[in-house]
Amino acid sequence: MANKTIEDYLKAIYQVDVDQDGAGTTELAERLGIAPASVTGMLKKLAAQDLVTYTRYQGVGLTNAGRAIALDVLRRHRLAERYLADVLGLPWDRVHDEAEEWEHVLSDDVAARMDAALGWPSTDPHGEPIPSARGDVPPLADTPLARLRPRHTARVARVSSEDAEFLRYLGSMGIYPHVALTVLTIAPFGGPLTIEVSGQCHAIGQGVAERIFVVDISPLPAAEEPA
Amino acid sequence: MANKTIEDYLKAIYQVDVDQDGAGTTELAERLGIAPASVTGMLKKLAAQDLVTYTRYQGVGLTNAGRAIALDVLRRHRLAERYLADVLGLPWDRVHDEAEEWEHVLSDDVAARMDAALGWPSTDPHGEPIPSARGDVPPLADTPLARLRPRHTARVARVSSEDAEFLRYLGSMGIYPHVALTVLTIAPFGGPLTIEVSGQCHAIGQGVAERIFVVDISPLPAAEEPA
DNA sequence: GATAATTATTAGGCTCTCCTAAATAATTGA
DNA sequence: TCAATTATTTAGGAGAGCCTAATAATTATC
Ligand SMILES: [Mn+2]
Ligand SMILES: [Mn+2]
Ligand SMILES: [Mn+2]
Ligand SMILES: [Mn+2]
Repeated sequence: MANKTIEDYLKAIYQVDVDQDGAGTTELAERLGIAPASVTGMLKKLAAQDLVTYTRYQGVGLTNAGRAIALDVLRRHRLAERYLADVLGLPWDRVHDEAEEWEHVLSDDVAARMDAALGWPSTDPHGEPIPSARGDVPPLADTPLARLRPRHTARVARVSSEDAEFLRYLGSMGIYPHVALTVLTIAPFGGPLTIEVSGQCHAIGQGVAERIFVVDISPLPAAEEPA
Repeated sequence: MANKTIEDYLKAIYQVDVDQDGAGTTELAERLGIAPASVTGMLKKLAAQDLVTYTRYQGVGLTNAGRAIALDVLRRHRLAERYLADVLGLPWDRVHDEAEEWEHVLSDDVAARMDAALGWPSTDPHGEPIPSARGDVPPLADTPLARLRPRHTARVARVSSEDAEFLRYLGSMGIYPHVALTVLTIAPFGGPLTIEVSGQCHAIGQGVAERIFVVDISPLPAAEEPA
């Protein structure tokens, strides 16, 4: 298996070009907390090992070998998070930092045993899908809460953040995966949304609503909304 | 917390001068799989950080700070082993290698949660004592099987080895902590012992018997053995 | 389409941890 | 006691992974 540094690079590259197409040096550098110059050097090294396709000034992409490792790391990371949350009772805002280390340390066998002990979960505590041991990632079928229309009710599918404070904020409103919520109003010009979560109303910013992904479960209307 | 390299050095120093008094450069080098010259260099560094007392050609010892770290690493290692064995069902010959990595990765809180989830165990799967979070190690009250007299029955307390093949060999005879066994004969001149374990007899070498630590549970004789 | 701003790369260096080979100290034993 | 052996240290060096400062390529702006 690759070493910790390489695993973190490949995972970061994967994640950057999942949520914005194309991974730039600076973006990677920020995500990894490393100077851009250092990233350039490492990308050359990864390219030499055929884990990445890299052309100067053009950005990086994963090769199949690189993607396989990235997904494997992601799998371990999310399994570890699930494990820490479900078995050891760690709150969801603390599992990420721990898993960031565990992901480099779990053997295949241990990961498989954890998977089984958990009943082969499909997502981590934040709702992110856990890649299979074969490297399959179930396609996502969710939309940002920010795109939901007023009066629609949805179930939280996942929360796209690793920021502990942010997660605690959501937790304080009772927002977790599987929880149902209803959009009451959306202020114009990027203004806040008011939502109802388990009987309580809250106003949240657009930025927050962009990071909460939901699945609409509103009863189908008799006809489309009138135009 | 110290880094992985330093943690492994301190743990090795601790273990070397637990089971042979005084830690020599070469001994440490072997245990760590590193050239003696490299160990010398690192010892100077550890001494500069006051983790170790070191005088050229004299060997090393731990300072209180160094011992505290060593015991903490040992605690995590053994808790991890117990966890891997009890919760994930990993066989006792495979837990060591995994724990060798886990020990550097577990946070205080996670270690404490594992400890609680396991019911505050006092030993690892090999019978080695788990230091407390405060750094207390219960004193050992066991003797090598090799020192037991014929016709005495004893309970296995611990097995002092990290060698997987050796552990599997013991397992094949049913030798694990808590198991009772009886010494039948001891051949002279460092010859083999015959022992009975759960109804089965086995002949084992002196070397093997030196690594199995037991507590005598023979019924007290009416008088001392006649001289 | 020239210039300015942004983004990325190269150049040169640093720290860590390890190595081998050579030198020196300590120990052993004849 | 002195020579041989063994243990340990010093010297010199390598590779990983990171950094800052300087330079080059790309992209945006007028
Ligand atoms: Mn990581
Ligand atoms: Mn997660
Ligand atoms: Mn270790
Ligand atoms: Mn053990």
